[in-house]
Amino acid sequence: MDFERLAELLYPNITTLPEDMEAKYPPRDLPEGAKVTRFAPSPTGFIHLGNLYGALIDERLAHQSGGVFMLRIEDTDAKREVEGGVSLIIDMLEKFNIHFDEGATADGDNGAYGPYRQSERKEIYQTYAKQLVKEGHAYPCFCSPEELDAIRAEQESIKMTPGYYGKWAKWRDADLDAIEEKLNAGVPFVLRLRSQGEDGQSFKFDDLVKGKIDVTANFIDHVILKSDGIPDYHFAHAVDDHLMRTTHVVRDESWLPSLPFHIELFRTLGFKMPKYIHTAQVLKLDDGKKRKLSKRKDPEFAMSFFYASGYPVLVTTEYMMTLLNSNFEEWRLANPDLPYTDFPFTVKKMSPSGCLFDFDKLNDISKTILSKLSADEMYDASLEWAESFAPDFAALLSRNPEYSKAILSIGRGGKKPRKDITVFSDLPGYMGFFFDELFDGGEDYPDSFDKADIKNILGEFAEVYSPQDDQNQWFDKVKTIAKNNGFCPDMKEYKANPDSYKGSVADVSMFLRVAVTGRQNSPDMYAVMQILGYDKTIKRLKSRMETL
RNA sequence: GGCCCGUUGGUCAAGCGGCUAAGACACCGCCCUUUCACGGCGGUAACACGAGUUCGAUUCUCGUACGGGUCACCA
Repeated sequence: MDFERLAELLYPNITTLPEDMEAKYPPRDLPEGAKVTRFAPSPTGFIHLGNLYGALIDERLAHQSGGVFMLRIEDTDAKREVEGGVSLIIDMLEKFNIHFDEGATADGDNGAYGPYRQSERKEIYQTYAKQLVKEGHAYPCFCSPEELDAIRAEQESIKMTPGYYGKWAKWRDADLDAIEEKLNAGVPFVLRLRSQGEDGQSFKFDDLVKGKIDVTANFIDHVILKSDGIPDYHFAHAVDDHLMRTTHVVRDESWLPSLPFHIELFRTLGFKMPKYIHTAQVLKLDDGKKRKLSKRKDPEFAMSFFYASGYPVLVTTEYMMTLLNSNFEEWRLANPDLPYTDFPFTVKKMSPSGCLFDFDKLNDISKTILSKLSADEMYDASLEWAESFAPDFAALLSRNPEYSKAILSIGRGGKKPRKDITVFSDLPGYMGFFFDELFDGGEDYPDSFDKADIKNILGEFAEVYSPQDDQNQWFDKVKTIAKNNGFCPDMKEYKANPDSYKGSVADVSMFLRVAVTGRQNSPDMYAVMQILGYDKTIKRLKSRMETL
């Protein structure tokens, strides 16, 4: 077989050589130990938690080592392309503090190793493809999809490994005349790698997370260029990560089964292999079964969804860090106020086994992060969220910023701040009663109390309430009213003799709380009344009395 | 089904041949407390199973079981 001739027949327009590419994309001049990583999504515009998980590893590895973090767009499949997808991806990752040093931008490229959209790299791929043909390592295949289906069906019926190999690989050893005939007839073809592997061969491969893994040699003549001349993932991966001088390939462990083919590609192309980090997956429980997160089935794991739900941006990152490095939580406890980027992230601490996503844990992290914000920070962050996702509430918040900040400052600051807000979307429910527009009168009193008692207590309090009182004076009044109405003012005494009283000062407080806030649970009543103001407080007490 | 990966409490996990097998979240109880939240103290709860190596296995080896992934001109 005249492979030179075949190569010219197949790719007459390709005049570049691998050497040209090597010269154009030389090894990077980086300090020892600097890692070059890449995030390589298809341009669906959709970023979910699994993507953030991987991107965070890439980003940390690169930026912690003084390396380079790239964005490469894997748009070899037009079906996945979404209008504006690239900028959606970039914007969303920006929100989550993932910044690229190099790579695709919304409408172009930034860096010397581009283009960073695979659809623009056709000539590069074909340069290497042509070389493989010349060397006898690749050949055209003219089988139609129907033929391939038929082959697979037959293989399955006789329980053989499905795939294009051995005697099933009908074009592997076709002669030049037959190929030329198809070519002249204009029959489309794909380019396949002529695998040198044999069924049954196996060897060890070192993965940075999984450790020594067993690899079964590839022996299938996989497609490397599709009939449109564009590569599939595998070939593009080998060529791109070689030429872009990627040092560490971070990807989901579902790529493990195709690793043998990638190894063969790198060897055949004469490329040095990067290090591989096959990450365990984040799973969810679906109907009692674990499964990996799915873009299609699990919209609640879209980063845009976390954002819209009102999780502060840092929360998902912090949670991913706890999943990624088991010692992160310990570090966080010891360094509650350092940015997560100060944490020494290591691949060694990554777990090889998958984990279930835990909303309880996420929520706990979120509460803690929100509890540490100052009232001003909380106000700004809440307003920013509300402006996008709850405009009516945003209008209330911003109508009187000082009022809103006063509300948000209750129980904030100090050593033991309140932790009762999980997400910004809790806010309308949490503080809505401060706004007449959202105050609906509230819940009923428990039946166990006499309505006349409640009415008296509310009335007496309205008589004596003064905003000038300090907290102690205020509470003394409450206690006095309790006593006057047969409720025990002292909790210890009440607990000792509950039957001697109609109730306790706690119940009296509850009467006031329900009248003023509409609920049995609220932040500190004294503070609430101070902020709400004398007029509104009295008005609510009075209107409540009318219902009793 | 073939191949690959995984398996310590409900969840995330520490452990790296000898430990009363950490910690966090969740749950339960007590304390603090005018409610809630916070905080403090305490509690329930785990090495999938079977062989082997060893004086000794959670830890090493091999099976089994279970879970997950993957078998495209998709990534």
